[in-house]
Amino acid sequence: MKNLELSRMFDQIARILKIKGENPFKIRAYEKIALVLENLPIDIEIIYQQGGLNNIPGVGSAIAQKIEEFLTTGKLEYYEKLKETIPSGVIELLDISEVGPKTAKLLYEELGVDNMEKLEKAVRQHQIKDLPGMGEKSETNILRGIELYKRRKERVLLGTALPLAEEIVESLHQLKETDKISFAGSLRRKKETIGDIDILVTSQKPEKIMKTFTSLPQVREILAEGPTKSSVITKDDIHVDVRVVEPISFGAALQYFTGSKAHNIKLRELAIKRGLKINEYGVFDSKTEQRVTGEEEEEVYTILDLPFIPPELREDRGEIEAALENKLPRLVEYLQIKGDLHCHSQWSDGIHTIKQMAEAAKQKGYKYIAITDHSQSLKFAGGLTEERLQEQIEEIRKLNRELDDFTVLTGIEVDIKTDGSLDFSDEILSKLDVVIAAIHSGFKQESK
DNA sequence: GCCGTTTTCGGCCCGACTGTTTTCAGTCG
Ligand SMILES: Nc1nc2c(ncn2[C@H]2C[C@H](O)[C@@H](COP(=O)(O)OP(=O)(O)OP(=O)(O)O)O2)c(=O)[nH]1
Ligand SMILES: [Mg+2]
Ligand SMILES: [Mg+2]
Repeated sequence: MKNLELSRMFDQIARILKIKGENPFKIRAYEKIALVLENLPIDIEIIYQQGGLNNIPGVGSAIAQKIEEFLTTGKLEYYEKLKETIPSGVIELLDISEVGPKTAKLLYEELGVDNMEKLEKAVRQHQIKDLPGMGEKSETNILRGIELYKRRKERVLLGTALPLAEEIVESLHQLKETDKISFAGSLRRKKETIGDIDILVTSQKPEKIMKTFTSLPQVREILAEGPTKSSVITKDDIHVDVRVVEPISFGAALQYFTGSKAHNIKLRELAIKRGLKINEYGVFDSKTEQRVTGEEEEEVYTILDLPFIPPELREDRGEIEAALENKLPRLVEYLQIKGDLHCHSQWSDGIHTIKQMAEAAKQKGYKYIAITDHSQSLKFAGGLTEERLQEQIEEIRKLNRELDDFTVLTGIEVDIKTDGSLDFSDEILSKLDVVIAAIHSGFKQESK
């Protein structure tokens, strides 16, 4: 699957064009397609083979051609040429916070700085503070930026960030000056990984909220602190952004801060066409500048004649177009989940009895579960022998007679052995309701 | 470079914080 490779390439193209001072809208187009490809749930190669490239939002004829060239030749001539024009180390300077394309270009052209080590040296030798637009503060900021870069984290899993996010929300929630508080950004959109923690607060006393936020014990470094927006780095190197607005702007601010960026841009463009202007403070009439709405998030969509778009869909992957036609997909909700077809019990490496599992599942509103313990090859996980499996089937039969309005299905997670065969014969497997086949060893075998 | 229920050309989101600036550019959300 080449999605990520293509995504990275388009992102690099965007970064090079930025340093070269190219048309910002062209750059945005490359940034956008990089993001789309990073998050595309389908193999781009398959989309290409089915002739569907142009159906991807953000793909036009130029980018479609580039994707095709890369998929068929393994290279992109345009990118290869572009790369020649700027040393890769200069592009990497953009990863330092507070260093953008203008600064990177300046440093490269004036001082020949083409990697981070050279930059650090130049700063320490006080070479940069006399460059135009630079000063004393620039020195300490760049050094801090390099330090932060060295400690930087990749995106973290939603579940990893959640406890910290909840802690911070809890701390701010306790303030009497806090009116409403909500997760925002990718955290609220429930992306699998998040780049930072975004939190929205409404209050009439923003200074108090900000002071508390930036003085939290979890905070290691304050990146910026203003009356409506502050950013910090926590002791475990997670970036946290807090925005505070007045209660009357809660809806508009939540819409803005939930994003995604691409979703916001498309929504705001739609608003412009309808004679409206959207920002984080509300929706305004373009002509009169009068505020039209913005206290509730849903109103921002309603005023555009759109149904409410759930945060999980706000990635500009076609959801606004779908909303315009009232064809938004219905998201699966917890209450709609009726069963679980992969459960382990005490019989192998699980920690509860089958009966306990069934009762817990019933409690959750499920109608069925399948018990799929490990098979005999997985000795360390208490894998079931043929005899044990037979006993388990009997036990499940008995249990089902006791249970009301709930079914336990028989099953196995049968091991795929290193020679490719299964741990049980087809005859045994055919007795079961559910069979999961899984590889547990031999991961380093040749692909032949 | 993308896109179109006003457009196939000419638009393209909008604002906060910082530092160096003498009025705003750069960077970021
Ligand atoms: N209108 C507008 N909103 C933006 C822009 N950049 C960011 N936002 C809004 C939407 C984002 O979801 C929200 C938070 O910004 P982040 O940089 O934290 O992005 P997000 O949380 O979506 O992704 P992340 O996982 O942090 O990389 O701020 C922008 O350029 N324009
Ligand atoms: Mg974020
Ligand atoms: Mg953020």
